[in-house]
Amino acid sequence: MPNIVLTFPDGATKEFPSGITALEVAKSLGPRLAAEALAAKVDGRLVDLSAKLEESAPIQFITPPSPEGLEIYRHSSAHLLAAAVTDLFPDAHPGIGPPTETGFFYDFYRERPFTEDDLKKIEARMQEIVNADVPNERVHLPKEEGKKVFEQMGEFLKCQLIEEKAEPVFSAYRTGKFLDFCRGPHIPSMGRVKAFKLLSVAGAYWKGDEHSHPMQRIYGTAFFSKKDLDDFLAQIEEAKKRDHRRLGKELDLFSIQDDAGPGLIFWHPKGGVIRKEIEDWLRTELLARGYDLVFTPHAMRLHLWETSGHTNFYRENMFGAMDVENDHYQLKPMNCPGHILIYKSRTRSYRDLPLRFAELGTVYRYERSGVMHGLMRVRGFTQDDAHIFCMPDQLESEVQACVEFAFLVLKTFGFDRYQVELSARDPQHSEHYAGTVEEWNLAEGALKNTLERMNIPFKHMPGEAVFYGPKIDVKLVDAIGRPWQLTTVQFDFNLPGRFGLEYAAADGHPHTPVMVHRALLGSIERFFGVLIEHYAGAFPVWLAPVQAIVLPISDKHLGYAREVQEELRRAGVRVQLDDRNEKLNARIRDAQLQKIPFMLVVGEREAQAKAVAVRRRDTGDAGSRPLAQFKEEVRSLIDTRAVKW
RNA sequence: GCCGGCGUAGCUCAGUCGGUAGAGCAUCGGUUUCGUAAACCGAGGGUCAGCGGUUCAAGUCCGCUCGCCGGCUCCA
Repeated sequence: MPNIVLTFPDGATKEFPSGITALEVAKSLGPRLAAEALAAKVDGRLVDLSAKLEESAPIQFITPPSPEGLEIYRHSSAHLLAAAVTDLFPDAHPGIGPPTETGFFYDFYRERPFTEDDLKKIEARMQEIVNADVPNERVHLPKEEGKKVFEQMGEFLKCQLIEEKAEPVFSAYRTGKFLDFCRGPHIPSMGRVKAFKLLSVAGAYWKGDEHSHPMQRIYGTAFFSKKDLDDFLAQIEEAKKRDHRRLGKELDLFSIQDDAGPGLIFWHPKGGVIRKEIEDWLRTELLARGYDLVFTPHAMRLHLWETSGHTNFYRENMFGAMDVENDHYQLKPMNCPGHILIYKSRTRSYRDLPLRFAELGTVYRYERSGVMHGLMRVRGFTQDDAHIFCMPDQLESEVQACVEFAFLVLKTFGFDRYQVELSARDPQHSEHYAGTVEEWNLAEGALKNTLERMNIPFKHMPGEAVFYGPKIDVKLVDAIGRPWQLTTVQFDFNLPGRFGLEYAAADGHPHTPVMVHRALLGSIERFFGVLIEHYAGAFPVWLAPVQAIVLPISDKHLGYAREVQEELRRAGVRVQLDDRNEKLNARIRDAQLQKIPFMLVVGEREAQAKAVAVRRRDTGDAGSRPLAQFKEEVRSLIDTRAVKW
């Protein structure tokens, strides 16, 4: 039998007899590697340890700390789940079961739903399979014959998958009695699964199609060690504590009221202050960047939305039209048509361009009842919207300015986790898109060039563009790891044409301008939600609804306490006085729970020295200092919009 | 919209087998005047989400509606 040569990641090479398994190779390198390895990567392909190696190739072993290893491990954990479920519930038919960012799930078709109790039983059965170290065996089946095997087992969903996806000879994995149509690879045996937990049951649709079978999805997670699992579970608990819906109530920032309707936000005074600070900052920056501030009506004639194409392309997201004097009016789901009407209100010259119309525009969109989520997904929200009307050769610099602006937003509000995506058209289906190929090439090129020139890593998302143009999206990642889209910069090849927009060019002829639609914060509501979770309610001083609170030791010191409050108030600090008949400790506790940045304890000593004893919400007692000095300190934190101090 | 869970005082929650409503915090009144995370005493507060049904009797059982939560689908 001929020998093969395997090349290891460090460049070393070694000869082995052809047909040796990856596991045997691992063993030859060391028992520890053999015990730890989960799979192997041969010639760039992930394979099982049981794979027979018959050709010379580079080889690498996948071991626990690696992300690839974790993915395989969790995929196998999903099989572990399915093996337990099919064992306990013969009426449950497995669908698909992939690993996810944070764990895995498996979808089952079953008449009766799974209960919390069922989850416990399933977990126990999973543990038994782990304890028995049941092997994961890869088998190869010819398509028709293999399909029959699954048919005999009654697994009609698997048959459907095989029909659609299987190669002429496909692979399947056997774990005890459970057989799954699966590409693999998998860990050699279930004894390798060290720490797992089932988290929840939820509804899903077969293949994500809401007209298809309803499925029951069991979510779980798996880690290489008990400690990692415990850390993850603790992190979920932590995330719950900073859930903006909970903090919104605790800190009295906003509410959603049954009497008013779902998805409609009431900004309470404390949330209102934060919104005002955000908006003030934003307007200052907009003006500094050559934007004009405009305001447009909330409801406009329906025919306007017919012209814009919204009644065709956006109908399912719009509230129903209202009847007004034999006409129909539409609550606006977007601000663009309004801005376009301002553009159209007079003739425009190339000398006017670019025109940048910005509006904190409140829009209303119909969202299906199950999708609302606190501030993150609502039916009425305010976009920090703007439409830039420009000439084609101004595109790149305008886009760059938008992206720079977006990054200033991130920096100003202290965000560090984000993802940038460039959504382009699907070149296979140019019929799905408005505009010419030249326009698209120009626009996509402008977006791509801008990101590259700015050295911003981004994900290319072909086919994700909207029908009227490509876009750049910036997503922020919240406390529970969910990404939320905020910034969007998109081209629009549709509306300028539909509305017949023109400008007089240098050649004296009318030309159609290019339109850029952009929102940086996206929606003020969603942005606020992300902000709350990001800071867990402990806002930077410039945003904190109450920046300092004066706590007199007893009411003998009320007079001085009022002086302190008055002086700080005159300096523009949002300062409260807690003169309640409560012990100092109790008032400190309440101030801490309200996450007020500074507590100013004043008693005899402070009154004598015109001082305040400062307690910071994060590090506690910070000692006494002259009131004038403290005033300077807070002022500077506010003026510099310090995120950390 | 779909699947599942849930809805009791302003908030967080208890309420057994169907027998007529309870705690802590908050609020209000009083006492206490206090040096860095909860003083003490007392009082008020409920259409048990809404509507209908079963029953001698419903917070509890059944149906419908509304809303919330976890997902799916769709999105800023």
